[in-house]
Amino acid sequence: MDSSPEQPSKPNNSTHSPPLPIPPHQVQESPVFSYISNLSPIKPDKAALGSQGFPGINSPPLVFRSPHINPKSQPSFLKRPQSAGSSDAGLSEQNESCKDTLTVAEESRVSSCHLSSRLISCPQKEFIDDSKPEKASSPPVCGNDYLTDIVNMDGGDSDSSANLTPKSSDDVSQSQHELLDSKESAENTEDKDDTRREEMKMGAASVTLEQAEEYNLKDSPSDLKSVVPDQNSGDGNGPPDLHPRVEPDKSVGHALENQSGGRSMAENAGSGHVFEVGCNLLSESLQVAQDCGRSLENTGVQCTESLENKVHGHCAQIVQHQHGISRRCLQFEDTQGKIIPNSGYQISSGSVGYPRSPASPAGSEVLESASLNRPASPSNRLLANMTPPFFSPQTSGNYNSKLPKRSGIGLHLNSIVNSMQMGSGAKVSMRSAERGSFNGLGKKSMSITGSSLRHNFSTSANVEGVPISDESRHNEHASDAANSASTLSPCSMKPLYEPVVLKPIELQPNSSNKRMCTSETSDSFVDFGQSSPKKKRKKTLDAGDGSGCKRCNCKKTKCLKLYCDCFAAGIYCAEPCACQGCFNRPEYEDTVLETRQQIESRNPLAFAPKIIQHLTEPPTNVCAEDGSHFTPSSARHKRGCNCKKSKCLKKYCECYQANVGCSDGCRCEACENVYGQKGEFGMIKDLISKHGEKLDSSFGTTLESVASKDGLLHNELYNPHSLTPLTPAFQCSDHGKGAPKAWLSSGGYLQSPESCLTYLAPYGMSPGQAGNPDTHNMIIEANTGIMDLVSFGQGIGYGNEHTVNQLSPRCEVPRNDGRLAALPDPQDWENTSRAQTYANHQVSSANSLRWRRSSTHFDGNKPDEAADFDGGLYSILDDDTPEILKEIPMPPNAIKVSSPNKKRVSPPHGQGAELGSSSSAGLRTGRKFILQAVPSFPPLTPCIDSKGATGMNNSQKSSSGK
DNA sequence: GAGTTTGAAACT
DNA sequence: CAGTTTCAAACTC
Repeated sequence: MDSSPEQPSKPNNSTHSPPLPIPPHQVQESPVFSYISNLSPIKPDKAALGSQGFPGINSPPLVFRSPHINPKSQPSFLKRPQSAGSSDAGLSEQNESCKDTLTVAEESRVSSCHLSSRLISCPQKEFIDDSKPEKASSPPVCGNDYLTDIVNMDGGDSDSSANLTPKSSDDVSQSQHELLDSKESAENTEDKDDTRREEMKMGAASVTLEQAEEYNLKDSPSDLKSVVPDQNSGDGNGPPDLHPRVEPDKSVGHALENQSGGRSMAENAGSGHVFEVGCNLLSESLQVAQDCGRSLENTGVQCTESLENKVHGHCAQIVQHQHGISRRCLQFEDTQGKIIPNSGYQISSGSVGYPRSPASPAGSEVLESASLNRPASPSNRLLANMTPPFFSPQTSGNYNSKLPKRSGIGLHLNSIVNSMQMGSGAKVSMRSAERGSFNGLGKKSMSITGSSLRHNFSTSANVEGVPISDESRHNEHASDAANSASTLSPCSMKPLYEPVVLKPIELQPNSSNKRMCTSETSDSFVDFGQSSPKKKRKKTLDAGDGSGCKRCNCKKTKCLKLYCDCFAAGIYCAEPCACQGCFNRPEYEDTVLETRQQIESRNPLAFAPKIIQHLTEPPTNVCAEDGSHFTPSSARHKRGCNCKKSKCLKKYCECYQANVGCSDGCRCEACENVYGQKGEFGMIKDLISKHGEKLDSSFGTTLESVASKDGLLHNELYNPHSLTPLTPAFQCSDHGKGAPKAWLSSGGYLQSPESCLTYLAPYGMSPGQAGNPDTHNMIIEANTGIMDLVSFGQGIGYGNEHTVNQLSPRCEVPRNDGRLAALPDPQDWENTSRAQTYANHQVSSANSLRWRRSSTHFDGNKPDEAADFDGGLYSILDDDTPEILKEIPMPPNAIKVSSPNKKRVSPPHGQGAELGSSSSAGLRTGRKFILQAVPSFPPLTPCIDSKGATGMNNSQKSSSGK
């Protein structure tokens, strides 16, 4: 509490401060985008932005970090509850930020009108409304307004930009931003309207594919449904609250969508952005998308409307799917009905899912309604914050895909992981993840049922995750998937920080989880901070049960310290929580944000995922599991534990809790960690390092192959692989079986082989869980499904490798896809790598990006984290955020990190080091690239190339694209 | 359900 | 950076 009060003032700052708008731009501008954009006529810029924005998330980190994101996401989140207040200063800023994000995203969309209606939704409303009631004229309008504005801008720009090189896009984006700014400055609705109109015109003219796509999308029944519902929900249902919140997300989502949608199609196919590619998306969809993309590209992007329409129809769907995937949650929701069904996967937006789906649609509806009703309800908060955007605007869902996940990425992961653990068996709840969401967001938010997961996946974004919940809710309503939705307890998860929300695509039906969630959510209203201890226990118990929802029981910290799992996960406390005097609610977003910032300022990695995986190992781990175990040999806790009495055999031990082995960084005594003792890890690393090169090369090849297949991924692959880790996801899915594949695929996340490490969710599942084959399987299976998850790391925990992969938004879909989407942006990759994300999750990617940007995190911190592990990539996930930033520097070597004794963290920073050291070139390059990428973003090529990554990129792009 | 233990987080 | 205190979860009864 105390802190809270203090912090409160900061929130605004936090939102602003963290977000460094610029960085995103940079990112957008990054060569990658340009490169992509080049490939595809469509503009890339936004995507980047979007990604950035979304990420939030993730996860928690997102929130903190990424200023960019924050602005967007945070605002959305924060604002909602407090909206008016918080926004004061922020409104304009938020608006801007939102606009920016929106613009970017929207640009691609051009068709803004349509989209706008979709997207728009609330978030904008909040901002806009506040400033401008006028637009409000039509609720959708708000969204439209933005959209239109943005869109128009974008549209025109995009179109032109599309034709133009990426640079143009950048310019355009800038111009757009300027326009937006100007508009914003003017804010006068009139001006905006005018501009919008103009833009609209422009857009109409230019609209071309994007619009067509959008339209198609809308039109597209199944896919559209998801979308539409969202819209509906947004418009109709859309609880204003949600919408507003959502808007930000939307922006992100839009961006994503736009990207995906507009150019996206082409890009997706080509660039492979496809963020989400929706792993879930069916391969078919992918193919279609590719085809579309090809066609588009061939046509020069400007396809005749007819073509576009057709293409769009497919592409759009695909895109949506992809987005959904990437977004996971969000789109998924939409997709849930669609994709998932098709694919047979059910994806929940990850943790996100919770929110969404209660057990049944009805449930979802309930949730939604509840959320809606509740203005500030916790569930809403997280979700709302995160989700709304996504949801409401249906598109959001689609869009979301990108962002979200990200998010997740971050904080969430932890929570998520926890949740997962809790869910031990099948279910996993991602609080943290969600917490991302997030990003991050809510730990609790996501829950996945194992069994169901397998088939159905719930992914959370990260951070993404949490937000999703709301969206998911909406989506769910719309879609039905509710049932599917895994779970989500709405409750939990709201990633505070993260903007992004992933919608779980599907939720599984675990009714139980969902139910719990729902019930919880309902409760949450009342309880929110009030909850009695009993409940808490229930939570924990439940969580343990698999309900997935975790609850905190904070009594003195007001849920504003890391002691609070929810807070740590970047999630708002929900009903299930038995916390007292809880400030970790949407109502107190400002406070929460401030607090987070403070904490981050102290320890940038505070919200980063705690567990990292070694890429190299993953396979093994995976294999091990066969599902069953995950223990990722490679996975390790960043900081390491400090157990003295528990011998690392109890949950007191974070490592054990996360189902990961202890590493050199651990200061534990008498370590008997079943997942691996200190020494082992080092050995493993060594082995890895030894074989790393080979792996890397293999990876590259494999990746390429994959990419070629998938087409998508690429980005991720390319990327920095390394870094990106998060990205997504992929996952391999195979579970273990294909470990290698998974690996590779996952590699996206994981990254470069070199990197070896991937992030794991902070906590994972309980050992049992980890061990649980189920979970594993789930994950794996999920792969097919996709998961967003966590992006971030958080989520999953251990086990994670898979989980990680799964988490990764992009992921997945089937591993096959691999594609995922995601990564379109190299940046994202990076982002993802870390995180998420997330807050969060590819979702991370987006989130991660944000985070990274968020200066705080990265600065310094990451490196440390990275360092922790040796070489690993670890950081990637965690840091998602920071990494980028940090990465820049990338120290070439960093070797290990963890200080052995050390208490806490402080990794020397190793990321760079790790990279350098460990992996060898690959990683190094990767990161470097990343770094480079960030700034400029040349095509991926550099780094990965060595491995062929670049080639991959291109090829992939080409393949996907054409 | 209450109380104890444990180790992370926070504080100095 | 190290030591101590605070906190909440995990665990035990």
